[in-house]
Amino acid sequence: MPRSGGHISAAPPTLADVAELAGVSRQTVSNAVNNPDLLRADTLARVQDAIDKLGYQPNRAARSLRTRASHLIGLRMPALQEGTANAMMDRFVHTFVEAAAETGYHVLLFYGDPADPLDGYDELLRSTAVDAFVVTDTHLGGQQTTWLQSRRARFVSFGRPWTQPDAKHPWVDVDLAYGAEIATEHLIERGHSKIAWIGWHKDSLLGEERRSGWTHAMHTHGLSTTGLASRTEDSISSGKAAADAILDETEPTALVCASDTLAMGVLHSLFERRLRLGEDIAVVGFDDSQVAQTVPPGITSVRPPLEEAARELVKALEELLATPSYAAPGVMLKPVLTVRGSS
Amino acid sequence: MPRSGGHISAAPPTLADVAELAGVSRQTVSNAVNNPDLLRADTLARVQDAIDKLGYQPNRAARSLRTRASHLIGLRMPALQEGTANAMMDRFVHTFVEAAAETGYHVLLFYGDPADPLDGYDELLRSTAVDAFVVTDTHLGGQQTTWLQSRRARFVSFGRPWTQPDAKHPWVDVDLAYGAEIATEHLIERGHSKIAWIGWHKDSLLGEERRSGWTHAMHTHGLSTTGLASRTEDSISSGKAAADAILDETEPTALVCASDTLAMGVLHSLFERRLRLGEDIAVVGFDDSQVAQTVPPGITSVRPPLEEAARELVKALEELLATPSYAAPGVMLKPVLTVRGSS
DNA sequence: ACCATGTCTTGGAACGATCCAGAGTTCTAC
DNA sequence: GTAGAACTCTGGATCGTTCCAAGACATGGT
Repeated sequence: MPRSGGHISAAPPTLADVAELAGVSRQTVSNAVNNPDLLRADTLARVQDAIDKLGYQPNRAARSLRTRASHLIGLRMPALQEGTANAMMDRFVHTFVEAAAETGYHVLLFYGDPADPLDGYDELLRSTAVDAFVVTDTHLGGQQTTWLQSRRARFVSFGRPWTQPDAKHPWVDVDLAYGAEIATEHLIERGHSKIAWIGWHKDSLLGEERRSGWTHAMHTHGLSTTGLASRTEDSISSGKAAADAILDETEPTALVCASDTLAMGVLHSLFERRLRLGEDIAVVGFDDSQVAQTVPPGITSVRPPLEEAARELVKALEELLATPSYAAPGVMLKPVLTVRGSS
Repeated sequence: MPRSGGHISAAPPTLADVAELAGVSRQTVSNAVNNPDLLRADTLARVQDAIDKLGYQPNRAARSLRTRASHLIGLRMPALQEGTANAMMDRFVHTFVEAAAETGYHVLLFYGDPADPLDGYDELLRSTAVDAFVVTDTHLGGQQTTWLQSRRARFVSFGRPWTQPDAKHPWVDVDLAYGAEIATEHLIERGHSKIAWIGWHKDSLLGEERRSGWTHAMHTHGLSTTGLASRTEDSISSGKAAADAILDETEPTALVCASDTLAMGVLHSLFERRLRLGEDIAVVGFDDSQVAQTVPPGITSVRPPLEEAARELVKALEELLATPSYAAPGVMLKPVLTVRGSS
């Protein structure tokens, strides 16, 4: 039995329905949608009318089956970290979804076991559910990118290929060594000279990167870094412990922290010592999290340009999907310093 | 030309490839995947072997085309609010993606113009891209749900149908009047009697709801609420202004805030007055945001059970998709109070 | 009038899965 | 030993779209 009506029935209208209403063939309707220039103006108008009248929209599954493109980008849900100030990834997801929408792509969020960095990718890849992936935690090692490459999957990464300098996939990253540098110079300008660093362990690539910015700024201005650096875990309690130790020993007048989480740890230490943030001591954090934005009197923080990063990634994705052999140069973006009451 | 190899070629293997390798028909392979009990044990084993050998995974587009089910749940990206402590939706997205994954559903994140609450839904609906939606901001009015209902779309909502008490779609919400009540009672237990309320404007349904919990707790314990309530916008600056006013006028010893954002506004006021949070004055917030978790000495906050909410929603979705006429009763969950240094 | 040229349109095949109806096989019971 | 049921398995049709190759039509030059 042929489909009845189309605009009356509950089932969505199909190409054939539109074709019938407009008095043309299916292919002509398809052309009206995908290659309008192939049609004569009056035919196009007639078909367009029928499309509007029926509220026709191509069926995604059918189109996807034929063209082998889903117009979906896979993004693995970053692990949620309670008790920290790390929300950069959430902001990134937001801006990325928005940027992707502008070019007709939607984002497929999927979940993967946090213990296994590869979990979840395989299924989507094999079922051809997504056209490409966005990989985020490249600083944890090249496992994901290496594996994806071996499976010939298309992907871009937010984060440089730390451990594989010759990787060929497009990537976008933020120069956070530079971020630490401008943070430190901002404090120097404000008259500080004993500026401490509270960062992560030596084996953290991200941590060493950021630290180098602080070191560089200090040395450039002829300031000593001796006894002013400490390295610890990325948690509030260890940030507090590190601040306690360094405040007792070296008495710095300002602190640069590798993350807003560590900065919050410092705040806990100050709270206990009844020191006033921004008056008795200056603090600068990283990531410009909601916490940095809202804590009184506001924490000066290095803000990564996530909107720009998202746009660059989408641009790279488009190129990559258009020309499979596309090898983009990596893009390094510069963060800006958002100055608030803490400095 | 027939597909060559399958396990050698770059193209993913198909049902036919598996069938050929296992020496059975396509349908048998399909049954092995979807209805294993229909097969004889030895046949199943043979097919399973072939599937493993080829790394076969059903093509999502093809399956979706035939079964009219995409196994995707649409979720419109909640608007990002900078400069506030509102990150509940991010936590919700996290837990929802995780809960959905357990039942084989993935989440399709899409973007919609913040000015138009309906933007984005239509396209996905018409192209049959998703099986159902999760709607989140029901307190902004019933526009979305009414429209979806009129289009016969399947959906569940996180948030009760505020303006349509007779709505029939499944929903899950958190009883935040109760939240305000336990927050207030917690402060009463701690010995406070002059407990102020800093909330939202009268036309905010959510705001009045929460306020009623405070009023109820106060009256139950024979405490007066006169001059202790203020209503304002959900922003840090208005929270600060409200706190300034009420601290000057009524001198309460504790404050209950309708959101963590307002609580942060209060903190700004305290900071200026050099009052110590948790010692000179107690503050309780709402949502248990990262900010509440990390600010020294920690803000006591009403924590919505988002994990449970996500699970309930996924359960409702499953029922809804299994039986289209399914009309679930709404589910109201109780929040818990996370006690920290601020009280 | 004829054919070459280009534009516009057409019906059939294909993408890879599931649904359906029926064929082949095995098992049970009389 | 055979009918009948129960269990396995098969081939063809189908979902809605795009690709393909070729047909229909108008236009212009000889």
